[in-house]
Amino acid sequence: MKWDTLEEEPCSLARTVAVIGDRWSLLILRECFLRIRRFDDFQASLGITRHLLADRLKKLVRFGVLRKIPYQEAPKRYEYILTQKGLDLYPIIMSIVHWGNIHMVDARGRPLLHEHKTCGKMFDPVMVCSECGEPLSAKAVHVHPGPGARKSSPVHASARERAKRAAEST
Amino acid sequence: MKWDTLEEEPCSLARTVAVIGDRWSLLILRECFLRIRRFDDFQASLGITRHLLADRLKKLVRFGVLRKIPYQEAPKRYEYILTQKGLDLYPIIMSIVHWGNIHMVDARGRPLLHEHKTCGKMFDPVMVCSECGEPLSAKAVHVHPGPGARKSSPVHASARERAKRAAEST
DNA sequence: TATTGACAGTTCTAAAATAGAACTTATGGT
DNA sequence: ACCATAAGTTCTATTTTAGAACTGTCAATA
Repeated sequence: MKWDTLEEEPCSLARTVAVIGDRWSLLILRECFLRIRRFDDFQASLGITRHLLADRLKKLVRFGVLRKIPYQEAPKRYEYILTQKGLDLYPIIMSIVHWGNIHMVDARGRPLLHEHKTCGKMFDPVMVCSECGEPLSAKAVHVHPGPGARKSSPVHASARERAKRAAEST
Repeated sequence: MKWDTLEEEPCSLARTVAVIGDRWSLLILRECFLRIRRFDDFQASLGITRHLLADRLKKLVRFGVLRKIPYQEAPKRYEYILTQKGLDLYPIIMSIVHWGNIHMVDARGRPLLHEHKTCGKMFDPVMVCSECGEPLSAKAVHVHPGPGARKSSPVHASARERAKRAAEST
C-alpha cells in the first residue's frame, strides 16, 4: 500500500491513521499537549532525529493539525501550536494514555496523573454514548454503512459471511 | 530510538505506542472489531503483505491484545480474537474513527454509522471525566507527576521553563 | 491415485524509511 | 573575531516494508 493513498480511503480510521498513525507523530502530539512548541525542544525531549522531526512537523502542518506562528523576527523563528483540529485529537491521546495506564504500567505506577480543573479531582477518561450517556463497550455497538460507504467492500465474501454469522450468533 | 525500548519508557503513551503505534496494527485492530479473525481474511481485506501481517499478528499476540485459538484440527488452524486487553482498545479505535468522521470525511459523508444497542440510537463517542461526567477538553486538564514519573525529565530545562510559563500564563 | 484448492504462513529481492552525525544559515552577544 | 542559539538540511549506513513467489498440511474431487 502507498501511504499517500491512505487518506483517500473510505474509512475514517484509515484517514486518521494517515495523519497520526506512526510512532513519532503521536509522540510529537503528546509533547504539544504538554506545551512543547519549538523545534529544538521537540528534538531534545523526544530524541527524534532532526530530519524526521522536520518531516513530521511539516506533515502535521499540512494536515492542519499544527500551525506555525512566528515568535520572533530576525531571524524569523516559528513555534508549532495545535489548531482546533489538533486540539480535537485530545480524546485520542487521552484514551491511549489511559489504556497504557491500565495495561502497560510497571510496579512504580503511573507516570502522570490528570486533574480535571472543572471539578478539581484526579480522573480517568471515560468514553460514553452521546445519546444516552452510558459508557461504551465494543459489544454494545452495531455498525451500519453510512452515506460514504464503499460500494464493494474489500473484505472477501467468505470473510464477510463468517463475520456476519458471528455477529448474528451473538 | 530503538523501538524495542519504547515499551519500557516511563510514559503510558509511549508504551501504548509500542503496541499500536504503527499503521498496520491499527488497521488490523479495526478489522478485529469488525469481526475479522483469520489470516487470509485480514490479508485480503487490508492488502497488507503476508509477511507484515504475520509479524504484526505475532506482536499483538505477544502483547496480549490478541489470542490465537484453534478453530479446527488437521491441519491445525487458528483464529485471532481480541482478549479483554484488546477489547479495552475500543475507546482508542472509536476516538480515532470519530476524529476522522469530523475532520477527514469527504463530500460523500461518513463511511460507517454506529448504533448503540443499549439505547437504540445512532451516536458519537464522547469522552468525559470519570468523576464529574463533564466532557473533557485539553485546556481543562492539569497534569501532575505520578508515582512512576521519571526523576529527571528528558525535556530540556529551557523547554520546561517555557512550558511552565506558558501554563501559568493561562 | 493424482490433482486441485484452502489456509497459514515463510522466503526472497528491491525499494523506501529511519538513525545518527555533520553541516548550513542567520543573527545576537562578549 | 569568536561563540552560542535556533531551525533546519544533507549525507551515508542500517532497518523496515513492499511485492511476489514459494512451502507444507490436509480435504475434497476427478
